[in-house]
Amino acid sequence: MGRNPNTFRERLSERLQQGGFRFTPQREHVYNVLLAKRDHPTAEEVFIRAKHEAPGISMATVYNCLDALVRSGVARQVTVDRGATRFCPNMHEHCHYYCVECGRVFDVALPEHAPSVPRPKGFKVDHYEIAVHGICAGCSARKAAGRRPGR
Amino acid sequence: MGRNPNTFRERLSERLQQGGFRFTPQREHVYNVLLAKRDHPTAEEVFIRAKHEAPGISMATVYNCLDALVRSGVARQVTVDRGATRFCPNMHEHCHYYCVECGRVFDVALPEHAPSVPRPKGFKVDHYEIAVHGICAGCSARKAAGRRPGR
DNA sequence: ATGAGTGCAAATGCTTTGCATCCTG
DNA sequence: CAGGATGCAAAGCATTTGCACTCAT
Repeated sequence: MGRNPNTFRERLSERLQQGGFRFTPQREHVYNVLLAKRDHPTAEEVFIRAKHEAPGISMATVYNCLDALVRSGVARQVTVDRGATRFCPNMHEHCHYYCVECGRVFDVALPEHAPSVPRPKGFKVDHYEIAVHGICAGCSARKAAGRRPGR
Repeated sequence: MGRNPNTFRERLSERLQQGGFRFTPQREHVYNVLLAKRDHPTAEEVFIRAKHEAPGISMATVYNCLDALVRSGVARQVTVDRGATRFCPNMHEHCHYYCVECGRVFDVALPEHAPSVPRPKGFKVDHYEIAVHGICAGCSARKAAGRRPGR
């Protein structure tokens, strides 16, 4: 936190270039939207938030930017269910806990010496995603109290 | 293999009823399609195969049947990418290896004493899915030989 | 006989695409 | 200043829904 903004921009610019993409204000802005609130927004949610600062941005551009960020290795796609794809700027090894009650997604770091996934002979692993479905603490409590689900 | 067909049907019928669903010829047939070729077909692929034996079946019914089978605990949904959902009748604990080159999905059993996923306090885990992306042995070989991807 | 299940077609939702214009490298 | 990026609108899949009819219980 409190990192020098210039260094920050340069780092993103560098990653984009390494991925074969140009550095544009839209891409920077979409990335900042992701970082601002790490709640795994969908493309549409990113679009809505991005419009606050960049009213002219379009949905197509948001998709384009998110794709560039993912391909540049600074964000991940999260597919926990059949709904819209969510995005996550957390590049550390972690898995996603999806609450089927409220729809929220939580990051959970994998244990330090986690044995990771099996590596079958011949299969070249690029990356993997662990999605855990269930009911979060808040929703369990709400259900026990007979209240309606939040959100 | 070679299980008594009557016992087999009864077992499916029982599972459906436990899930609150009725036993119908379409559901039985869709289930048999899944079992026949365990290649993780999409709903559309199931539809095409199902039509061979049941020409009158509709896409909506295939979706309905697959949903009933999943909810009854005899099949799983597999979401490895943004494309169509795939279905899998293998209910043993395993993860999915997705080849981004040929699109095939392989089941890999989890090691016997795998420590499973973290169970954060308060989160009630229902089920989880591990999707590994990479390039399968066949495609690696093909690429090394400079040939075009199969399938 | 009652309501779940089926089949058809139309609708919905998420994402991609075509194209003219703009701007980064 | 050339080719990638943007913005708009239209198109493209995968999946869902509404409705009349059929069938399992």
